[in-house]
Amino acid sequence: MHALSDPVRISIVAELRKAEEGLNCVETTGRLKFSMPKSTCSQHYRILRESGIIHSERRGVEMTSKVRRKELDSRFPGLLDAILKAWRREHGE
Amino acid sequence: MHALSDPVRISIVAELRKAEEGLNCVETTGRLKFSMPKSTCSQHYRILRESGIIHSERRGVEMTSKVRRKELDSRFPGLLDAILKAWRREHGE
DNA sequence: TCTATTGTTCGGTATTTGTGAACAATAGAA
DNA sequence: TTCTATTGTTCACAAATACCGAACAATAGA
Repeated sequence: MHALSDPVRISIVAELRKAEEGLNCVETTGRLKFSMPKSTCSQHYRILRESGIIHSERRGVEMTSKVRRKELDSRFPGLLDAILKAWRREHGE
Repeated sequence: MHALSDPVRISIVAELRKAEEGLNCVETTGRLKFSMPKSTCSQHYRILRESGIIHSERRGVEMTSKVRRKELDSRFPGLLDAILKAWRREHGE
């Protein structure tokens, strides 16, 4: 819950869900409306990773991350969808 | 989201949902597994109130609070239920 | 080996949160 | 009324957390 409560992190998760093949930090930063240094981006990814929301995998020089949809849905059915739905309702799109 | 991400506040909301007639700070503190000073409790209630999750009303010397179920469900359908369900799954009961 | 690119770690700073003490508000008894 | 007990809020400071730049690590390609 703490991991998903931060506005930056929920934005990241929303972008990751739209990208089938996953995203890395630089790509993510480019798609968000606000910018942030890469160290901050790295921290947010670490929190998302350690809380089990995303899975990251090294591909050459970059780290590609994806949302762990199956694991999340089986453990907390409907939770991520409800949160993302609420977030979209507040933040347009 | 921020209001509901704190473990103390989600516990308070869970207790409020169980109590039909609402609860005040002192009663709430007594029902939770951990204790906290009343100033802290007051702050958490304020955050829940300002984020629109609860409604508080003075009854004599005490402030009785209730979850705004209808308003929340119409604005964010299923959100509170999903979050509370996930919380219970993690924190027993 | 050298360079470019991506991401992590570390340390200091800034922001946020928790807490005790003082204060405000109300009710009831003296 | 005045005094006391109870509940909750506000304020200021301490503690915890988050942000960010700089240095470092890892990988790929020239």
